Amino acid sequence: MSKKIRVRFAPSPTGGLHLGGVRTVLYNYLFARSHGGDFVLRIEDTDQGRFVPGAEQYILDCLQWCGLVPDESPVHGGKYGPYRQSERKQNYRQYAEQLVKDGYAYYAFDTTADLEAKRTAIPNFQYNHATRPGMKNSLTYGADEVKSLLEAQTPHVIRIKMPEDESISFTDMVRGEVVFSSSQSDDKVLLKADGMPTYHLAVVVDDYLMKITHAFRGEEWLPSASVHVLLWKYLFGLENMPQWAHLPLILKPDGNGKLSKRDGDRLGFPVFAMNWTDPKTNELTKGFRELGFLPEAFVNLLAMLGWNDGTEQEIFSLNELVEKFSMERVHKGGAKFDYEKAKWYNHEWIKGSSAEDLRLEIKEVMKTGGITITDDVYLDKVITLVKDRCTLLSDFPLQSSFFFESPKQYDLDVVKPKWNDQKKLFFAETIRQFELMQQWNAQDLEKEFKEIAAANQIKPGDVLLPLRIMLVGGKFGPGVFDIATLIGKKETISRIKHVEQLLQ
RNA sequence: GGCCCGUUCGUCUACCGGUUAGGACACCAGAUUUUCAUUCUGGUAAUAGGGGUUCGAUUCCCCUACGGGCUACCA
Repeated sequence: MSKKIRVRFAPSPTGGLHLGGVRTVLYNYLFARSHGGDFVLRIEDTDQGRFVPGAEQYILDCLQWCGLVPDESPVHGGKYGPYRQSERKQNYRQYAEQLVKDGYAYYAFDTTADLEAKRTAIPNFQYNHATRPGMKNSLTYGADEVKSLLEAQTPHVIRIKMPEDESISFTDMVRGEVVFSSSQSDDKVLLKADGMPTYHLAVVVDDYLMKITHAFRGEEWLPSASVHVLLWKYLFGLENMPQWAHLPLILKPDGNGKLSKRDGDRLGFPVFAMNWTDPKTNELTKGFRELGFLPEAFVNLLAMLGWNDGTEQEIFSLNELVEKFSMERVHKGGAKFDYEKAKWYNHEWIKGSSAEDLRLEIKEVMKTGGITITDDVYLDKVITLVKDRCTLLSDFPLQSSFFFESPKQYDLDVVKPKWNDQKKLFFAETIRQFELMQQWNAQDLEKEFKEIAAANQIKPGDVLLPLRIMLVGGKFGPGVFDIATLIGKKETISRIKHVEQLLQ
Protein backbone atom coordinates (compact mmCIF):
# COMPACT_ATOMS: atom_id res chain seq x y z
CA MET A 1 0.00 0.00 0.00
CA SER A 2 1.29 3.40 -0.86
CA LYS A 3 1.73 6.15 1.68
CA LYS A 4 -1.08 8.61 2.13
CA ILE A 5 -0.24 11.75 0.23
CA ARG A 6 0.50 14.77 2.40
CA VAL A 7 1.34 18.03 0.66
CA ARG A 8 2.43 21.03 2.62
CA PHE A 9 2.55 24.73 2.07
CA ALA A 10 4.92 26.54 4.38
CA PRO A 11 4.62 30.31 4.22
CA SER A 12 6.56 32.64 6.43
CA PRO A 13 4.29 35.22 8.04
CA THR A 14 6.15 38.27 6.86
CA GLY A 15 3.48 40.14 4.96
CA GLY A 16 0.61 39.89 2.51
CA LEU A 17 -0.05 36.74 0.53
CA HIS A 18 0.90 37.49 -3.04
CA LEU A 19 -0.11 35.86 -6.32
CA GLY A 20 2.80 33.45 -6.41
CA GLY A 21 2.06 32.33 -2.88
CA VAL A 22 -1.59 31.69 -3.52
CA ARG A 23 -0.79 29.81 -6.68
CA THR A 24 1.65 27.60 -4.82
CA VAL A 25 -1.07 26.86 -2.26
CA LEU A 26 -3.53 26.22 -5.06
CA TYR A 27 -1.31 23.67 -6.77
CA ASN A 28 -0.56 22.05 -3.42
CA TYR A 29 -4.25 21.86 -2.74
CA LEU A 30 -5.21 20.59 -6.18
CA PHE A 31 -2.56 17.91 -6.11
CA ALA A 32 -3.51 16.77 -2.61
CA ARG A 33 -7.22 16.74 -3.36
CA SER A 34 -6.91 15.04 -6.71
CA HIS A 35 -5.01 12.20 -5.04
CA GLY A 36 -7.21 11.95 -2.01
CA GLY A 37 -4.41 13.28 0.15
CA ASP A 38 -4.14 15.91 2.85
CA PHE A 39 -3.16 19.53 2.49
CA VAL A 40 -1.00 20.66 5.39
CA LEU A 41 -0.25 24.26 6.29
CA ARG A 42 2.84 24.88 8.34
CA ILE A 43 3.91 28.35 9.37
CA GLU A 44 7.60 29.13 9.14
CA ASP A 45 8.00 31.81 11.73
CA THR A 46 11.47 31.21 13.06
CA ASP A 47 12.94 34.37 11.61
CA GLN A 48 11.89 36.57 14.47
CA GLY A 49 13.42 39.63 12.89
CA ARG A 50 10.99 39.52 10.01
CA PHE A 51 7.97 38.06 11.71
CA VAL A 52 4.94 40.30 11.34
CA PRO A 53 2.12 40.03 13.85
CA GLY A 54 -1.20 39.25 12.27
CA ALA A 55 0.30 37.82 9.12
CA GLU A 56 -0.45 34.25 10.10
CA GLN A 57 -4.14 34.92 10.60
CA TYR A 58 -4.14 36.92 7.40
CA ILE A 59 -2.78 33.95 5.46
CA LEU A 60 -5.46 31.71 6.95
CA ASP A 61 -8.13 34.26 6.02
CA CYS A 62 -6.89 34.42 2.44
CA LEU A 63 -6.99 30.65 2.10
CA GLN A 64 -10.47 30.61 3.57
CA TRP A 65 -11.61 33.20 1.04
CA CYS A 66 -10.14 31.24 -1.85
CA GLY A 67 -11.76 28.06 -0.61
CA LEU A 68 -8.37 26.40 -0.08
CA VAL A 69 -8.90 25.31 3.48
CA PRO A 70 -6.09 23.18 4.90
CA ASP A 71 -6.72 19.86 6.59
CA GLU A 72 -4.03 20.59 9.15
CA SER A 73 -2.76 23.96 10.31
CA PRO A 74 -2.04 25.93 13.50
CA VAL A 75 -5.76 26.59 13.83
CA HIS A 76 -7.18 23.41 12.32
CA GLY A 77 -4.87 21.20 14.34
CA GLY A 78 -3.73 17.76 13.28
CA LYS A 79 -1.71 14.92 14.72
CA TYR A 80 1.69 16.12 13.55
CA GLY A 81 1.66 19.44 15.35
CA PRO A 82 2.66 21.92 16.38
CA TYR A 83 2.22 23.62 13.02
CA ARG A 84 4.35 26.64 13.81
CA GLN A 85 8.05 26.31 13.37
CA SER A 86 8.75 28.49 16.38
CA GLU A 87 6.91 25.98 18.55
CA ARG A 88 9.03 23.14 17.23
CA LYS A 89 12.27 24.77 18.27
CA GLN A 90 13.37 21.91 20.52
CA ASN A 91 13.37 19.50 17.60
CA TYR A 92 16.07 21.07 15.55
CA ARG A 93 19.19 21.19 17.69
CA GLN A 94 19.40 17.42 18.13
CA TYR A 95 19.40 16.86 14.39
CA ALA A 96 22.05 19.49 13.88
CA GLU A 97 24.18 17.91 16.62
CA GLN A 98 23.65 14.52 15.04
CA LEU A 99 25.03 15.85 11.78
CA VAL A 100 28.09 17.19 13.58
CA LYS A 101 28.62 13.84 15.27
CA ASP A 102 28.39 12.04 11.94
CA GLY A 103 30.85 14.42 10.34
CA TYR A 104 28.37 16.08 8.01
CA ALA A 105 28.33 19.40 9.80
CA TYR A 106 30.52 21.45 12.15
CA TYR A 107 30.47 24.22 14.69
CA ALA A 108 31.52 27.62 13.43
CA PHE A 109 32.57 30.39 15.81
CA ASP A 110 33.18 33.13 13.30
CA THR A 111 31.49 36.37 14.28
CA THR A 112 29.46 38.41 11.85
CA ALA A 113 32.31 40.90 11.88
CA ASP A 114 34.73 38.12 10.87
CA LEU A 115 32.53 37.17 7.96
CA GLU A 116 32.01 40.72 6.86
CA ALA A 117 35.74 41.30 6.90
CA LYS A 118 36.25 38.24 4.72
CA ARG A 119 33.58 39.34 2.29
CA THR A 120 35.03 42.77 1.84
CA ALA A 121 38.56 41.42 1.55
CA ILE A 122 37.76 38.63 -0.87
CA PRO A 123 35.26 39.23 -3.67
CA ASN A 124 32.60 36.51 -3.91
CA PHE A 125 33.75 34.97 -0.67
CA GLN A 126 32.06 31.68 0.10
CA TYR A 127 32.26 29.65 3.25
CA ASN A 128 33.08 26.27 1.66
CA HIS A 129 35.54 23.43 1.37
CA ALA A 130 38.20 25.77 0.07
CA THR A 131 37.88 28.50 2.68
CA ARG A 132 36.68 26.66 5.77
CA PRO A 133 40.25 25.61 6.79
CA GLY A 134 41.01 29.29 7.26
CA MET A 135 38.01 29.99 9.47
CA LYS A 136 37.19 29.57 13.14
CA ASN A 137 35.39 26.27 13.39
CA SER A 138 35.44 22.81 14.88
CA LEU A 139 37.34 21.56 11.85
CA THR A 140 40.27 23.91 12.39
CA TYR A 141 40.28 24.05 16.18
CA GLY A 142 41.43 21.18 18.34
CA ALA A 143 38.85 19.03 20.06
CA ASP A 144 39.69 20.44 23.48
CA GLU A 145 39.45 23.98 22.28
CA VAL A 146 36.06 23.33 20.72
CA LYS A 147 34.88 21.69 23.90
CA SER A 148 35.88 24.62 26.08
CA LEU A 149 34.41 27.14 23.65
CA LEU A 150 31.16 25.24 23.73
CA GLU A 151 31.22 24.99 27.51
CA ALA A 152 31.86 28.71 27.75
CA GLN A 153 28.70 29.14 25.67
CA THR A 154 30.58 30.97 22.96
CA PRO A 155 28.10 32.06 20.30
CA HIS A 156 28.29 29.67 17.40
CA VAL A 157 26.35 28.28 14.49
CA ILE A 158 26.25 24.84 12.96
CA ARG A 159 27.08 24.69 9.26
CA ILE A 160 26.67 21.86 6.81
CA LYS A 161 29.93 20.51 5.45
CA MET A 162 29.25 20.51 1.74
CA PRO A 163 31.33 17.84 -0.03
CA GLU A 164 33.96 19.18 -2.37
CA ASP A 165 32.66 17.66 -5.54
CA GLU A 166 29.76 15.32 -5.30
CA SER A 167 26.98 14.98 -7.82
CA ILE A 168 23.56 15.48 -6.28
CA SER A 169 20.45 14.68 -8.26
CA PHE A 170 16.76 14.36 -7.69
CA THR A 171 13.61 14.13 -9.76
CA ASP A 172 11.58 17.28 -9.82
CA MET A 173 7.91 16.86 -10.66
CA VAL A 174 7.91 19.69 -13.16
CA ARG A 175 11.50 19.67 -14.37
CA GLY A 176 12.40 16.01 -14.37
CA GLU A 177 15.90 14.94 -13.45
CA VAL A 178 17.88 17.81 -11.94
CA VAL A 179 21.59 17.47 -11.27
CA PHE A 180 23.77 19.69 -9.12
CA SER A 181 27.33 19.64 -7.99
CA SER A 182 27.80 19.93 -4.25
CA SER A 183 30.47 22.57 -4.82
CA GLN A 184 27.80 24.96 -6.05
CA SER A 185 26.56 25.66 -2.60
CA ASP A 186 28.50 27.10 0.29
CA ASP A 187 28.43 25.65 3.79
CA LYS A 188 24.96 26.84 4.72
CA VAL A 189 24.19 27.69 8.30
CA LEU A 190 21.80 25.08 9.66
CA LEU A 191 21.36 26.25 13.21
CA LYS A 192 21.68 29.93 14.01
CA ALA A 193 23.45 31.38 17.02
CA ASP A 194 20.09 31.99 18.69
CA GLY A 195 19.33 28.27 18.50
CA MET A 196 16.72 28.70 15.79
CA PRO A 197 17.06 26.64 12.65
CA THR A 198 17.44 28.18 9.24
CA TYR A 199 14.93 27.27 6.58
CA HIS A 200 17.28 24.59 5.25
CA LEU A 201 17.33 22.54 8.44
CA ALA A 202 13.74 23.27 9.36
CA VAL A 203 12.09 22.16 6.11
CA VAL A 204 13.90 18.88 6.14
CA VAL A 205 13.28 18.09 9.79
CA ASP A 206 9.68 19.27 9.72
CA ASP A 207 8.83 17.50 6.49
CA TYR A 208 10.22 14.31 7.94
CA LEU A 209 8.48 14.62 11.29
CA MET A 210 5.22 15.63 9.64
CA LYS A 211 5.40 12.78 7.15
CA ILE A 212 5.22 15.06 4.14
CA THR A 213 5.22 13.20 0.83
CA HIS A 214 5.17 16.11 -1.60
CA ALA A 215 6.65 19.56 -1.32
CA PHE A 216 5.87 22.36 -3.76
CA ARG A 217 7.63 25.68 -3.72
CA GLY A 218 8.77 28.48 -6.02
CA GLU A 219 11.55 28.08 -8.50
CA GLU A 220 13.75 30.42 -6.49
CA TRP A 221 14.42 27.45 -4.20
CA LEU A 222 15.91 25.28 -6.88
CA PRO A 223 19.57 26.17 -6.21
CA SER A 224 19.29 25.34 -2.52
CA ALA A 225 17.54 22.05 -3.20
CA SER A 226 20.98 20.43 -3.30
CA VAL A 227 21.44 21.28 0.38
CA HIS A 228 18.06 19.83 1.22
CA VAL A 229 18.66 16.63 -0.69
CA LEU A 230 21.99 16.20 1.08
CA LEU A 231 20.34 16.76 4.45
CA TRP A 232 17.75 14.11 3.65
CA LYS A 233 20.50 11.74 2.70
CA TYR A 234 22.44 12.36 5.92
CA LEU A 235 19.48 12.47 8.28
CA PHE A 236 16.55 10.38 7.16
CA GLY A 237 17.45 8.60 3.95
CA LEU A 238 16.70 9.61 0.39
CA GLU A 239 13.97 7.00 0.15
CA ASN A 240 11.94 9.01 2.66
CA MET A 241 12.44 12.34 0.95
CA PRO A 242 9.31 14.03 -0.35
CA GLN A 243 8.84 14.57 -4.05
CA TRP A 244 9.83 18.08 -4.96
CA ALA A 245 8.07 20.37 -7.38
CA HIS A 246 9.63 23.72 -8.19
CA LEU A 247 6.95 25.94 -9.65
CA PRO A 248 7.67 28.62 -12.24
CA LEU A 249 7.68 32.21 -11.07
CA ILE A 250 5.04 34.82 -11.72
CA LEU A 251 6.74 37.74 -13.42
CA LYS A 252 6.15 41.47 -13.72
CA PRO A 253 3.85 42.35 -16.64
CA ASP A 254 6.15 44.93 -18.15
CA GLY A 255 9.79 44.60 -17.35
CA ASN A 256 11.79 41.81 -15.94
CA GLY A 257 11.83 39.91 -12.73
CA LYS A 258 9.61 38.44 -10.10
CA LEU A 259 6.31 40.17 -9.51
CA SER A 260 6.47 42.21 -6.35
CA LYS A 261 4.15 44.36 -4.28
CA ARG A 262 5.84 47.43 -5.71
CA ASP A 263 4.78 46.47 -9.22
CA GLY A 264 1.16 46.45 -8.17
CA ASP A 265 1.46 49.94 -6.72
CA ARG A 266 3.32 51.15 -9.75
CA LEU A 267 1.08 49.60 -12.40
CA GLY A 268 -2.21 49.90 -10.56
CA PHE A 269 -3.31 46.36 -9.86
CA PRO A 270 -3.40 44.17 -6.79
CA VAL A 271 -0.81 41.51 -6.04
CA PHE A 272 -2.23 40.38 -2.70
CA ALA A 273 -5.24 38.12 -2.29
CA MET A 274 -6.81 40.40 0.29
CA ASN A 275 -6.18 43.83 1.75
CA TRP A 276 -3.01 43.85 3.78
CA THR A 277 -2.07 46.52 6.26
CA ASP A 278 1.52 46.43 7.34
CA PRO A 279 1.37 46.87 11.12
CA LYS A 280 4.77 48.50 11.18
CA THR A 281 4.14 51.20 8.62
CA ASN A 282 0.34 51.17 8.64
CA GLU A 283 0.54 51.08 4.89
CA LEU A 284 -2.46 49.49 3.17
CA THR A 285 -2.07 47.34 0.07
CA LYS A 286 -5.28 46.56 -1.75
CA GLY A 287 -6.26 42.97 -2.37
CA PHE A 288 -8.08 41.20 -5.17
CA ARG A 289 -11.04 40.61 -2.90
CA GLU A 290 -11.53 44.22 -1.95
CA LEU A 291 -11.06 45.35 -5.53
CA GLY A 292 -14.06 43.29 -6.54
CA PHE A 293 -12.80 39.88 -7.55
CA LEU A 294 -14.81 36.74 -6.99
CA PRO A 295 -12.76 34.05 -5.25
CA GLU A 296 -13.71 31.60 -7.98
CA ALA A 297 -12.30 33.93 -10.61
CA PHE A 298 -9.16 34.56 -8.60
CA VAL A 299 -8.50 30.85 -8.20
CA ASN A 300 -9.32 30.27 -11.85
CA LEU A 301 -6.95 32.88 -13.20
CA LEU A 302 -4.16 31.77 -10.90
CA ALA A 303 -4.55 28.15 -11.93
CA MET A 304 -4.16 29.12 -15.58
CA LEU A 305 -0.96 31.04 -14.92
CA GLY A 306 1.31 28.07 -15.48
CA TRP A 307 -1.06 25.23 -16.19
CA ASN A 308 -3.77 24.23 -18.66
CA ASP A 309 -5.62 21.02 -19.30
CA GLY A 310 -4.66 20.77 -22.96
CA THR A 311 -8.09 21.73 -24.22
CA GLU A 312 -9.37 25.18 -25.06
CA GLN A 313 -11.35 25.46 -21.85
CA GLU A 314 -10.41 28.49 -19.78
CA ILE A 315 -13.09 28.70 -17.14
CA PHE A 316 -12.74 26.15 -14.37
CA SER A 317 -14.39 25.85 -10.98
CA LEU A 318 -12.27 24.67 -8.09
CA ASN A 319 -13.93 21.26 -8.27
CA GLU A 320 -13.20 21.00 -11.96
CA LEU A 321 -9.60 21.96 -11.31
CA VAL A 322 -9.29 19.22 -8.70
CA GLU A 323 -10.66 16.79 -11.24
CA LYS A 324 -8.47 17.87 -14.14
CA PHE A 325 -5.28 19.13 -12.56
CA SER A 326 -2.13 17.23 -13.29
CA MET A 327 1.43 18.05 -12.41
CA GLU A 328 2.67 16.88 -15.81
CA ARG A 329 0.97 19.85 -17.44
CA VAL A 330 2.57 22.49 -15.23
CA HIS A 331 4.90 24.69 -17.24
CA LYS A 332 8.56 25.19 -16.63
CA GLY A 333 8.79 28.80 -17.72
CA GLY A 334 7.68 31.81 -15.70
CA ALA A 335 4.52 33.66 -16.66
CA LYS A 336 3.98 37.39 -16.83
CA PHE A 337 0.90 38.51 -14.99
CA ASP A 338 -1.72 40.24 -17.15
CA TYR A 339 -4.28 42.26 -15.22
CA GLU A 340 -6.54 42.69 -18.26
CA LYS A 341 -6.92 38.96 -18.56
CA ALA A 342 -7.44 38.69 -14.82
CA LYS A 343 -10.38 41.07 -15.14
CA TRP A 344 -11.71 39.07 -18.06
CA TYR A 345 -11.83 35.97 -15.86
CA ASN A 346 -13.74 37.90 -13.24
CA HIS A 347 -16.20 39.22 -15.79
CA GLU A 348 -16.82 35.71 -17.04
CA TRP A 349 -17.45 34.50 -13.50
CA ILE A 350 -19.81 37.36 -12.71
CA LYS A 351 -21.76 36.74 -15.91
CA GLY A 352 -21.94 33.05 -15.14
CA SER A 353 -23.10 33.50 -11.56
CA SER A 354 -26.72 33.69 -10.50
CA ALA A 355 -28.14 36.66 -8.64
CA GLU A 356 -28.41 34.44 -5.61
CA ASP A 357 -24.72 33.51 -5.78
CA LEU A 358 -23.72 37.13 -5.98
CA ARG A 359 -26.21 38.55 -3.50
CA LEU A 360 -24.05 38.53 -0.39
CA GLU A 361 -21.01 40.01 -2.05
CA ILE A 362 -23.04 42.64 -3.87
CA LYS A 363 -24.73 43.71 -0.66
CA GLU A 364 -21.30 44.22 0.79
CA VAL A 365 -20.01 46.40 -2.06
CA MET A 366 -23.25 48.36 -2.19
CA LYS A 367 -22.88 49.04 1.51
CA THR A 368 -19.37 50.35 1.07
CA GLY A 369 -20.77 52.41 -1.77
CA GLY A 370 -23.20 53.94 0.71
CA ILE A 371 -26.32 52.03 -0.30
CA THR A 372 -28.05 49.71 2.13
CA ILE A 373 -30.15 46.96 0.64
CA THR A 374 -33.30 45.84 2.38
CA ASP A 375 -35.24 43.97 -0.29
CA ASP A 376 -33.45 40.84 -1.54
CA VAL A 377 -36.03 40.08 -4.23
CA TYR A 378 -35.63 43.55 -5.66
CA LEU A 379 -31.84 43.28 -5.41
CA ASP A 380 -31.85 40.01 -7.32
CA LYS A 381 -33.78 41.64 -10.15
CA VAL A 382 -31.26 44.47 -10.27
CA ILE A 383 -28.32 42.05 -10.24
CA THR A 384 -29.77 40.05 -13.11
CA LEU A 385 -30.22 43.20 -15.14
CA VAL A 386 -26.81 44.66 -14.39
CA LYS A 387 -24.28 41.85 -13.85
CA ASP A 388 -23.29 41.43 -17.50
CA ARG A 389 -22.03 45.01 -17.53
CA CYS A 390 -19.78 44.59 -14.49
CA THR A 391 -16.21 43.40 -14.72
CA LEU A 392 -15.56 43.83 -11.02
CA LEU A 393 -18.00 43.55 -8.14
CA SER A 394 -17.03 47.10 -7.33
CA ASP A 395 -18.62 48.21 -10.60
CA PHE A 396 -22.03 47.42 -9.18
CA PRO A 397 -22.64 50.62 -7.19
CA LEU A 398 -22.02 52.81 -10.22
CA GLN A 399 -24.06 50.54 -12.48
CA SER A 400 -27.01 50.21 -10.17
CA SER A 401 -27.22 52.96 -7.55
CA PHE A 402 -30.09 54.61 -9.43
CA PHE A 403 -32.25 51.58 -8.73
CA PHE A 404 -32.10 52.34 -5.05
CA GLU A 405 -32.07 56.12 -4.89
CA SER A 406 -32.67 58.98 -7.29
CA PRO A 407 -29.58 60.22 -9.08
CA LYS A 408 -27.53 62.74 -7.14
CA GLN A 409 -26.27 64.37 -10.28
CA TYR A 410 -27.75 64.77 -13.73
CA ASP A 411 -25.71 65.05 -16.87
CA LEU A 412 -27.92 67.85 -18.19
CA ASP A 413 -25.38 69.02 -20.72
CA VAL A 414 -26.33 66.24 -23.09
CA VAL A 415 -30.02 67.23 -22.99
CA LYS A 416 -30.08 70.97 -22.54
CA PRO A 417 -28.77 72.09 -25.95
CA LYS A 418 -31.53 70.16 -27.69
CA TRP A 419 -34.27 70.80 -25.18
CA ASN A 420 -37.26 72.56 -26.74
CA ASP A 421 -40.99 73.13 -26.39
CA GLN A 422 -41.82 70.06 -28.42
CA LYS A 423 -39.91 67.85 -26.04
CA LYS A 424 -41.37 69.67 -23.07
CA LEU A 425 -44.85 68.91 -24.36
CA PHE A 426 -43.91 65.35 -25.06
CA PHE A 427 -42.79 64.70 -21.50
CA ALA A 428 -45.82 66.46 -20.06
CA GLU A 429 -47.94 64.10 -22.10
CA THR A 430 -45.78 61.13 -21.08
CA ILE A 431 -46.35 61.89 -17.42
CA ARG A 432 -50.12 62.05 -18.01
CA GLN A 433 -50.19 58.77 -19.93
CA PHE A 434 -47.86 56.94 -17.57
CA GLU A 435 -50.08 57.89 -14.67
CA LEU A 436 -53.00 56.28 -16.40
CA MET A 437 -51.21 53.01 -17.11
CA GLN A 438 -52.65 49.88 -15.51
CA GLN A 439 -49.83 47.52 -16.44
CA TRP A 440 -46.33 48.60 -15.51
CA ASN A 441 -43.87 46.53 -17.48
CA ALA A 442 -41.09 47.19 -19.96
CA GLN A 443 -43.00 46.13 -23.06
CA ASP A 444 -46.09 48.19 -22.39
CA LEU A 445 -44.00 51.16 -21.34
CA GLU A 446 -42.00 51.08 -24.53
CA LYS A 447 -45.13 50.71 -26.62
CA GLU A 448 -46.84 53.57 -24.86
CA PHE A 449 -43.73 55.76 -25.05
CA LYS A 450 -43.43 55.23 -28.80
CA GLU A 451 -47.09 55.89 -29.37
CA ILE A 452 -46.86 59.19 -27.56
CA ALA A 453 -43.82 60.04 -29.64
CA ALA A 454 -45.68 59.23 -32.85
CA ALA A 455 -48.65 61.31 -31.76
CA ASN A 456 -46.34 64.23 -31.04
CA GLN A 457 -44.46 63.75 -34.28
CA ILE A 458 -41.19 63.22 -32.55
CA LYS A 459 -38.63 60.48 -33.14
CA PRO A 460 -38.38 58.08 -30.17
CA GLY A 461 -34.61 58.31 -30.45
CA ASP A 462 -34.75 62.02 -29.69
CA VAL A 463 -36.52 61.56 -26.40
CA LEU A 464 -34.99 58.32 -25.20
CA LEU A 465 -31.74 59.92 -24.17
CA PRO A 466 -33.51 62.62 -22.14
CA LEU A 467 -35.60 59.92 -20.49
CA ARG A 468 -32.42 58.02 -19.62
CA ILE A 469 -30.87 61.11 -18.09
CA MET A 470 -34.04 61.64 -16.07
CA LEU A 471 -34.04 58.12 -14.68
CA VAL A 472 -30.34 57.34 -14.46
CA GLY A 473 -28.59 60.70 -14.35
CA GLY A 474 -26.10 59.81 -17.06
CA LYS A 475 -25.47 58.00 -20.31
CA PHE A 476 -25.17 54.51 -18.95
CA GLY A 477 -27.11 51.58 -17.52
CA PRO A 478 -29.42 48.91 -18.88
CA GLY A 479 -32.50 49.51 -21.02
CA VAL A 480 -34.48 52.53 -19.84
CA PHE A 481 -37.80 50.72 -19.81
CA ASP A 482 -36.34 47.92 -17.74
CA ILE A 483 -35.15 50.53 -15.30
CA ALA A 484 -38.52 52.25 -15.23
CA THR A 485 -40.22 48.92 -14.64
CA LEU A 486 -38.07 48.13 -11.66
CA ILE A 487 -38.09 51.49 -9.93
CA GLY A 488 -41.87 51.64 -10.36
CA LYS A 489 -44.46 54.03 -11.61
CA LYS A 490 -44.33 56.55 -8.82
CA GLU A 491 -40.57 56.90 -8.81
CA THR A 492 -40.37 57.04 -12.60
CA ILE A 493 -42.86 59.87 -12.84
CA SER A 494 -41.31 61.76 -9.99
CA ARG A 495 -37.87 61.59 -11.60
CA ILE A 496 -39.23 62.82 -14.93
CA LYS A 497 -40.94 65.73 -13.21
CA HIS A 498 -37.87 66.59 -11.22
CA VAL A 499 -35.54 66.80 -14.21
CA GLU A 500 -38.11 68.60 -16.29
CA GLN A 501 -38.03 71.37 -13.70
CA LEU A 502 -34.25 71.43 -13.74
CA LEU A 503 -34.43 72.00 -17.48
CA GLN A 504 -36.64 75.08 -17.23
C1' G B 1 31.49 37.24 -11.76
C1' G B 2 30.02 31.90 -10.65
C1' C B 3 26.21 28.25 -10.81
C1' C B 4 21.25 26.86 -12.07
C1' C B 5 16.54 27.27 -14.75
C1' G B 6 13.93 28.89 -18.91
C1' U B 7 12.69 30.81 -24.36
C1' U B 8 5.82 29.68 -29.69
C1' C B 9 1.60 36.07 -31.61
C1' G B 10 2.40 42.31 -27.26
C1' U B 11 0.50 38.70 -23.02
C1' C B 12 -1.28 33.57 -21.18
C1' U B 13 -0.78 29.29 -23.93
C1' A B 14 -2.00 24.51 -27.67
C1' C B 15 0.39 21.29 -31.11
C1' C B 16 5.00 15.98 -26.93
C1' G B 17 8.90 14.62 -35.70
C1' G B 18 4.69 15.60 -40.88
C1' U B 19 -0.87 21.21 -38.86
C1' U B 20 -2.84 26.54 -43.87
C1' A B 21 1.23 26.59 -36.27
C1' G B 22 -4.84 26.41 -32.94
C1' G B 23 -7.34 29.10 -28.76
C1' A B 24 -7.87 33.12 -25.13
C1' C B 25 -6.71 38.34 -23.40
C1' A B 26 -5.47 42.93 -25.58
C1' C B 27 -5.82 45.61 -30.20
C1' C B 28 -8.35 46.91 -35.07
C1' A B 29 -12.78 46.64 -38.34
C1' G B 30 -17.90 45.44 -39.12
C1' A B 31 -22.90 43.90 -37.21
C1' U B 32 -26.57 44.37 -33.26
C1' U B 33 -28.26 48.32 -29.78
C1' U B 34 -32.69 53.79 -27.27
C1' U B 35 -27.18 55.45 -23.84
C1' C B 36 -22.94 52.92 -22.04
C1' A B 37 -21.62 48.17 -21.88
C1' U B 38 -22.60 43.22 -23.27
C1' U B 39 -22.99 40.00 -27.46
C1' C B 40 -21.84 38.34 -32.50
C1' U B 41 -18.67 38.20 -37.02
C1' G B 42 -14.07 39.08 -39.16
C1' G B 43 -8.86 40.80 -39.02
C1' U B 44 -3.54 42.03 -37.67
C1' A B 45 0.07 39.21 -34.98
C1' A B 46 4.57 34.03 -32.98
C1' U B 47 8.16 29.11 -33.21
C1' A B 48 15.11 34.16 -30.51
C1' G B 49 19.64 33.18 -33.93
C1' G B 50 23.12 29.56 -35.85
C1' G B 51 24.63 24.67 -36.41
C1' G B 52 23.61 19.47 -36.34
C1' U B 53 20.34 14.47 -36.17
C1' U B 54 16.37 13.13 -39.72
C1' C B 55 13.14 11.90 -45.84
C1' G B 56 11.11 15.77 -42.68
C1' A B 57 12.04 19.73 -37.28
C1' U B 58 8.24 24.44 -33.21
C1' U B 59 9.09 19.46 -31.37
C1' C B 60 15.51 15.82 -30.29
C1' C B 61 21.07 17.46 -29.51
C1' C B 62 24.95 21.41 -29.36
C1' C B 63 26.53 26.58 -29.44
C1' U B 64 25.25 31.73 -29.11
C1' A B 65 21.85 35.48 -27.64
C1' C B 66 18.18 36.99 -24.44
C1' G B 67 15.26 36.56 -19.91
C1' G B 68 14.90 34.87 -14.99
C1' G B 69 16.60 32.69 -10.27
C1' C B 70 20.28 31.79 -6.52
C1' U B 71 24.89 33.24 -4.62
C1' A B 72 22.87 35.93 4.10
C1' C B 73 23.20 33.46 11.18
C1' C B 74 15.95 35.76 5.03
C1' A B 75 12.55 32.71 3.61
